Amino acid sequence: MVARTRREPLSRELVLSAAVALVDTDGLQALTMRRLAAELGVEAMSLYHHLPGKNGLLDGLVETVIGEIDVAMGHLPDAAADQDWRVAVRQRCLVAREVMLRHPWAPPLFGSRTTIPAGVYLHYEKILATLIAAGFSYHLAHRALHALGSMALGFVQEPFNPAAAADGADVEPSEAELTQMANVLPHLIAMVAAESHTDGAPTLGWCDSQAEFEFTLDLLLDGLARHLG
Amino acid sequence: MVARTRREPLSRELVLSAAVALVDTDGLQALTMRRLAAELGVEAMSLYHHLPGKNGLLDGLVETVIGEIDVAMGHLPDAAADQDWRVAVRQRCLVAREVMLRHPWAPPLFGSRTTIPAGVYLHYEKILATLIAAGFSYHLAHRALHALGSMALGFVQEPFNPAAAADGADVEPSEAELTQMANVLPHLIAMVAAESHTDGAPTLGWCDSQAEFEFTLDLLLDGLARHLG
DNA sequence: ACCTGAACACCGTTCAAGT
DNA sequence: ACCTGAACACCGTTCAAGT
Repeated sequence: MVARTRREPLSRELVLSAAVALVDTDGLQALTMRRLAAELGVEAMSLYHHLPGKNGLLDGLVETVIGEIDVAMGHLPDAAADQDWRVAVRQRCLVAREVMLRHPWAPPLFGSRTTIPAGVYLHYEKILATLIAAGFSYHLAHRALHALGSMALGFVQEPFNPAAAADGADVEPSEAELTQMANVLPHLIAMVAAESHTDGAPTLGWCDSQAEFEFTLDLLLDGLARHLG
Repeated sequence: MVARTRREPLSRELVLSAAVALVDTDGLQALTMRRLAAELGVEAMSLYHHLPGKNGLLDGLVETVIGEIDVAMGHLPDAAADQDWRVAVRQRCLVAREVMLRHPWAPPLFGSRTTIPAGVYLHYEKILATLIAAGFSYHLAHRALHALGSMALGFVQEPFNPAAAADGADVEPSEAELTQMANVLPHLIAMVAAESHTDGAPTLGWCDSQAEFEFTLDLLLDGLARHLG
């Protein structure tokens, strides 16, 4: 809206925060390379020096919103390590919800993207770490992550869209990326390892998403039955 | 893909089923008025005689997919009225999931639409009818609908997007539509009436969605705690 | 290194015109 | 009633050119 002062040069962060502001006020369909550039007092083509096209811009939007969750968590009193797991997980889900209420366009956008930004994995890693520390087995923790999925991000990851095969982009992380991920996502990597060579044949990727779905469904039905009677 | 025989004229149903087929095979971004018309052996402008533009086409897609749930339910052994509510609700959610797995593009599309097609209300009406018949209060049934939300449709209705104010389109159903809805959605109407004039001030529309969110979250955390202990 | 203007191949949609 | 062609105002993205 306000013309930029054109003092400092553009940067990825500057473009992304302008994009978030634009979408917050005018909706996703208003996000146009030309419109965003105009908002920044620049020509549309300039954006390509900081972002790899419209798709990269959308990926950046998702990344930015996910990042806000951890920013908001950091502002909280303090995540004492001796906290009850329920309190910790509950708090993180409520914070995530607050962020999504600020950006109601985000959950549907997440669902339509084919790549999953690193921030999503980090978010789940933190929940998982809490559960494991509280004595959850990897198996139960895995089911817990699926069950909490829509509460933790405001959208349902399943049906996990392994599309984009036509784009030539590999959905699978590379070997190098995997070893690098092990450092920052230790629990997630350990859980995948623990859950991978068990009995049943997984259907999509390494999870048996039908079983996860039914587990969550029964969790809810059990809870409702208890409230009923 | 196959050129139509151009015997029978186009119709809304014909256009919609071609659109679903197109999106199933080539993805949502391949759905173009021009492309869809070509698929039907016709010019793009012809589609406007059967659908009110691209937005109407997307609404029709949502409507069609939701409709598949009831079609699939009809093919089931038989929904005997003396069934356990858990079995009945579980069955409907599993059928809905099957439909969404056939159309993985649908849940993100639902989330991005601003209008809610009638089929969605009908779907919830049927779940609600089952719960009320099983002795649920309107209050508990209301919470159950929110809790089952993402299981029943594969996406999260919340944060309920009351946008489209800029479009001039009214999100609220008209008075005439409301009285007509009472005939086909009796339980839903009764529930709204029962829940509307209770204590707390509702935040979005008539539900206190923060309370609903926390109820669902606690249902899941309670269930997980039980599995842990 | 960063930004630009013109151009290309697309969109959704209008409108007057055909049958 | 149903379909069409040309046109309009947009898209994202390329490319060679500027500084």
